[in-house]
Amino acid sequence: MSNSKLYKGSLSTIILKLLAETHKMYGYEITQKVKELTQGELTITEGALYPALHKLEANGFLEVEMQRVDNRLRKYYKLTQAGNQEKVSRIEELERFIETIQGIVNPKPSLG
Amino acid sequence: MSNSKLYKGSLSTIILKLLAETHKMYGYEITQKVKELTQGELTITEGALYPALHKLEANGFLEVEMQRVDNRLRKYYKLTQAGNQEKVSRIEELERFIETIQGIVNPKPSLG
DNA sequence: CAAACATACATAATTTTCTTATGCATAAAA
DNA sequence: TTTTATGCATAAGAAAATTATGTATGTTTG
Repeated sequence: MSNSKLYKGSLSTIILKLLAETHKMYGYEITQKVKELTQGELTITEGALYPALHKLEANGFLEVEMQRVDNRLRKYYKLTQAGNQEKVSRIEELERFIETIQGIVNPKPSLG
Repeated sequence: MSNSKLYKGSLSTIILKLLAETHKMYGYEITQKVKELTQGELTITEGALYPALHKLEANGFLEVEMQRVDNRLRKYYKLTQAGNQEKVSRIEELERFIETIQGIVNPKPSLG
């Protein structure tokens, strides 16, 4: 992840979310999808992406299926059941974080 | 920062924001304020806080004033002018991040 | 009165998650 | 033929946390 800038920890949540929607994606496709969805705001670097995918797989959240397309190799990933559960809790966590930090950065004036 | 969980990179933004509101705070006070504002959701650990304060100070964003209260030493921090500017751009960055990631996690269904 | 908890600072070792740089390979475009 | 795009991968290093300590004073509590 790069460029716009911060907040390490969100990449694997993004991956899980995209895979929950699209069922099956390969690495390069994920980078392009994120660029598209964010209008170039977020650029997933390969050095961040591939280790993240490998870790999610090692944790049993993703499973892999190789496919050769136009004489190029693709590694398709999809969510396991555990991965789907993980996605749910990661998204909740992210939304809780956003609420929490907005409570600091945009505090609602107290009632009264 | 701990507990609820993630998103490294937001701590110094939080510090800058709190100091912009309260003008002058010491470390322990910041941890308590964050606990209070987030109803315990966010706990700033000392191992994260003090290095972050030192770095902000080294970068010229904070200035320090020591004070002895009840025979205990406090290090009060306040924003410099550069720190106030930095606060503005960090907050903008944070809000851009939140919009960006919500575009992924809560995509608006395309029109039509 | 002793132990626990709260206040107040600090740092060191380690871990997690990135960036940056590099490498390999195929294919299309300039 | 060099650059760009597609597609994977890893290694070195940096940044920002966690976890574990350490020091010191003051208050509460069993």
